Amino acid sequence: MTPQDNTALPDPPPPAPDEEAARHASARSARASALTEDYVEIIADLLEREGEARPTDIARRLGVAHATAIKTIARLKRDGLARARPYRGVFLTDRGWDMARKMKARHQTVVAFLLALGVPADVAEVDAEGIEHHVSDATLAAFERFLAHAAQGDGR
Amino acid sequence: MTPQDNTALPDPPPPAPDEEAARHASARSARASALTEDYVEIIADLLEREGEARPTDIARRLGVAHATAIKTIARLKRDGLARARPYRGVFLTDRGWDMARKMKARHQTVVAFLLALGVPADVAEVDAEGIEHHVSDATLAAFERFLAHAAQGDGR
DNA sequence: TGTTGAATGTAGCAAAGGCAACACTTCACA
DNA sequence: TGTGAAGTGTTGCCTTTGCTACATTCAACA
Ligand SMILES: [Mn+2]
Ligand SMILES: [Mn+2]
Ligand SMILES: [Mn+2]
Ligand SMILES: [Mn+2]
Repeated sequence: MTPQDNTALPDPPPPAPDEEAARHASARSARASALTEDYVEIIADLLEREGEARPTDIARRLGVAHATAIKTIARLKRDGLARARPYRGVFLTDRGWDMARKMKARHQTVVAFLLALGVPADVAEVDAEGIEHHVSDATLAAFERFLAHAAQGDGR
Repeated sequence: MTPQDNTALPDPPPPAPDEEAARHASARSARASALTEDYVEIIADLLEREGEARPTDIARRLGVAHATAIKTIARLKRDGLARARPYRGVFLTDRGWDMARKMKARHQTVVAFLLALGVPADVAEVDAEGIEHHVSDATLAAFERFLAHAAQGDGR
């Protein structure tokens, strides 16, 4: 009902309609990839740590029902990111491993970055789990720059 | 196929299963709210700038078909965030305005923060559109702290 | 005052991502 | 060597978020 506070801010310029639509389209697309990226990241971690990635373990780590995980794994196969045969566990293709490496690096960088900013560890982990999927290469580079800077300047 | 680079990193501890599932559940829930938040933010902006928020304008700014926007608006109504009567435009409830104010502030802070980090403006806008929905209060506060710091220390 | 183009609304379709319930395989071990 | 529990897969259902195609309403203006 009541419009807003409006405490004399410069008020950013009106959005250029095309660009705003493109921005939202990018965000939608990143949102759509987020689930896939989390699955691949978790499968890689299970394979490295346990030697195998079973649907139930994947589901447990994501907090979803195993039927849901199995359906998503089918999509990973369809999209050429994973291979799996009945009752034989899940494996990643080369493309899957590429994505997994990328996401692991991103995840670690985003968490380290938030920690360096003074965000509490548990909050940093939660936020990073979502933020990691929306961080472009340029922004990731900026995070790394900041971390390098902080590491070097910390004995100042 | 090939596991990974593994250039002698400390390797973070194995995830505590319950906490990881909870983290992913939080991220899923934030993802689900993201669309709603963008709609409300855009409706508020249209109401403030133009005095009215028409389905077609909302759809254009999001880059979706008008039918899609109308269906989502119905959900906003169902959820007590908006009011609308046929052919009469869309309005926000008090709860809708609360959310809109929150998201506008978040959006501005995230963009300003990325810019301060040295991220190019166009990239900052795109990334912020997704990141804003995954930034907790604690992280937002850290961003603001950083901005205050940067502003003050910049004449050094 | 009629016409007509833009805006709005509706219907039907599809894919993604959830769930619970049920059926089938495996495999450890009694 | 059976067998039963754990893991796996299947089915049917739901909601969300998109789309296109079509129907209706509104309003400007000829
Ligand atoms: Mn994630
Ligand atoms: Mn992650
Ligand atoms: Mn957004
Ligand atoms: Mn926004």
